Amino acid sequence: MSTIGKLSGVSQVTVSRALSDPSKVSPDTMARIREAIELTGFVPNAVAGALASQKSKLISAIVPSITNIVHATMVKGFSQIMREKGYEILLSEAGLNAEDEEKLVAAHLSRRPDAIYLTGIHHTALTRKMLLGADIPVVEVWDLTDTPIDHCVGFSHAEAARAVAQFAVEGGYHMAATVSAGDERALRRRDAFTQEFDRLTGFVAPTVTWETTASLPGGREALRRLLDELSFDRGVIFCSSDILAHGVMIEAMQRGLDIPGQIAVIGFGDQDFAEFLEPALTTVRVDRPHLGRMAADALLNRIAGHAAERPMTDVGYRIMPRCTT
Amino acid sequence: MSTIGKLSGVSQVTVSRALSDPSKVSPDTMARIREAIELTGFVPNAVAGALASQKSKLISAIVPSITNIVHATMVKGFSQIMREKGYEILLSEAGLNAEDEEKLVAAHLSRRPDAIYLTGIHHTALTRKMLLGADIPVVEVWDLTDTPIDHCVGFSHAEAARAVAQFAVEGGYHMAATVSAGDERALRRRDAFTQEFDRLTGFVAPTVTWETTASLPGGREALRRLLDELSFDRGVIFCSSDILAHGVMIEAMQRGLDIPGQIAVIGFGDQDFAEFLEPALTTVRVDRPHLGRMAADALLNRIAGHAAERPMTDVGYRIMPRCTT
DNA sequence: TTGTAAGCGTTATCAC
DNA sequence: GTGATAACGCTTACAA
Repeated sequence: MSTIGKLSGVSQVTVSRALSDPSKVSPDTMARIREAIELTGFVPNAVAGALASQKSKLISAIVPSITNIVHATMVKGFSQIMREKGYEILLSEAGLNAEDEEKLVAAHLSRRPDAIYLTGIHHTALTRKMLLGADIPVVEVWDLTDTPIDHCVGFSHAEAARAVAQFAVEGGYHMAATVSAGDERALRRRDAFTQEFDRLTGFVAPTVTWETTASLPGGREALRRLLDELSFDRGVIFCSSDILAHGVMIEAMQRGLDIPGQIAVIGFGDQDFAEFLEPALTTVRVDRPHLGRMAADALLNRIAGHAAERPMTDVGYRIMPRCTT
Repeated sequence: MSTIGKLSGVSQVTVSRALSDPSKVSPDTMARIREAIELTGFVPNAVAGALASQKSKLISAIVPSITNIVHATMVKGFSQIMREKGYEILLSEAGLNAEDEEKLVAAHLSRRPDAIYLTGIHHTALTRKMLLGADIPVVEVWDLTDTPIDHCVGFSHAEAARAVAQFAVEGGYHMAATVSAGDERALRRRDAFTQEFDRLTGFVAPTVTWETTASLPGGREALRRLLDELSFDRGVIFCSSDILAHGVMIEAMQRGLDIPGQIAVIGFGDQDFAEFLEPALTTVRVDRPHLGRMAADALLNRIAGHAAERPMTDVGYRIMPRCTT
């Protein structure tokens, strides 16, 4: 900035002003400053700016996995809003382990983000302590709790799963099974579905649960086990994700089973492809881009100094009845 | 740090040393410093550190879309290596527009990243100029050129597509079609395939090309057009992505067409699901996590001061013959 | 409209 | 092994 100042015959501060608020500088000097910037290819140093102003215009975001479409879609909606407001996103993957998340939170906090986006509502005690100490807005997404660190945006996984059970029973199914990934939220949905289905029908749904992440072959293998080992032979299968449901469908079709005649399938997530499978997949929609945007709004509000009115935003869910049930 | 120093009876500088290199400090003071840190919940300010040391331990990454699994997977491999080495990733989406990318590059550069990861080899003149001016290592991924800004890691899209054409012809197909997304690299593959197929058989493959991003319904609609409007009725269809290929398969099956008997399908990308579709999808594999890791290695090498030996790393591709051909 | 001066919280360079 | 002191490149009063 000093160099630019010299070249345009003003002081360093004037250059700073010109860049942060052109209206504070005469059109004349502004022009000369622009020229000098053009000439030298000067790029302002945001690191120094952040240190001086105590505002980094940086948002920290921590997700379980960036290749998981569920989280990628939320972050996408989130970043779009944030970018419009001049914020950049520091993004890291924490996996499903709260201790790993803790390390990342510490690393991110050292860069003094203006706010932080966390996935889920389960964090270590130290994570909470650091966050509280950092005194910045925090949003927890994809789940709900009465006691968020600051604010949470999500929906009730248990309630959604119970609604699915009711939907299934109303659809005339007396038998059910579940196929689930091993993460805590998927398990919560699985258990809520099983309980509710049991309550309504007296039938206890068998389950195949994977430790690993959801995948197409996982879904195929799950149906094999359900059929061959757990003597499940007809009814509805509630899967913890659309991709698992898709695997179940492929395996069923390959075995010549009729969907939904013999095997009915319900997914979770309403990914892009769900509606266009053959038959179209019945699933549960959560508007993830919208959820991400709500998370951004919540943070922006808090950054602007407004206290959170409510500690949570429930974005709800919606069962999408299609052709697999 | 001054506070920690006071609490542990040393100066601020000693605290700095203790944190950056414990061996430079007596075990005794180290212990007291640790204690004080624990007590106060002190989190070092990396912004100030970056300003003083001129090293941010930040890597800038710019991708077309974070929800695009192709790029997400590469970035995942890339970040894994980078994180191990203590770097954090500043990630932004640029879409497919070089001007938007230019703005992002400027914004990222102002945060003084230690290196930058770019997608593709086409950038604006100003982007190149800024990058050169920033004097940091740059890696361009997912494509190859003899004149990278600094280093590129990718494969030849044209060569891969020609190999697919040869594979198809060797497989006995005399007729072909293409289904393609509208991005520059997909078009390059489409055209290379068409040319090579023409050269080998004299048959000019009709095409359905989408402006929009690849999707399942896009693939279904494409097959409809090929069949109903472009009087394509048998042969092999080369798709610019596995998801498009999947759409083609679903539409074909729904119409009762035999795969690969009447309609053969070749995808691109070898996504997780490709192998487990029914029938399993023939496609082209590019080892994306590996590509990302190579990109990280290249950058790390350059950061360590080594000049790039070669301007590019070709990670190659591999045709995966499965059951749709 | 512009300039001066202080300070942001570190690291780097010497000295002891 | 430890400490003073000077950067690092900005922003924010305050003054002119």
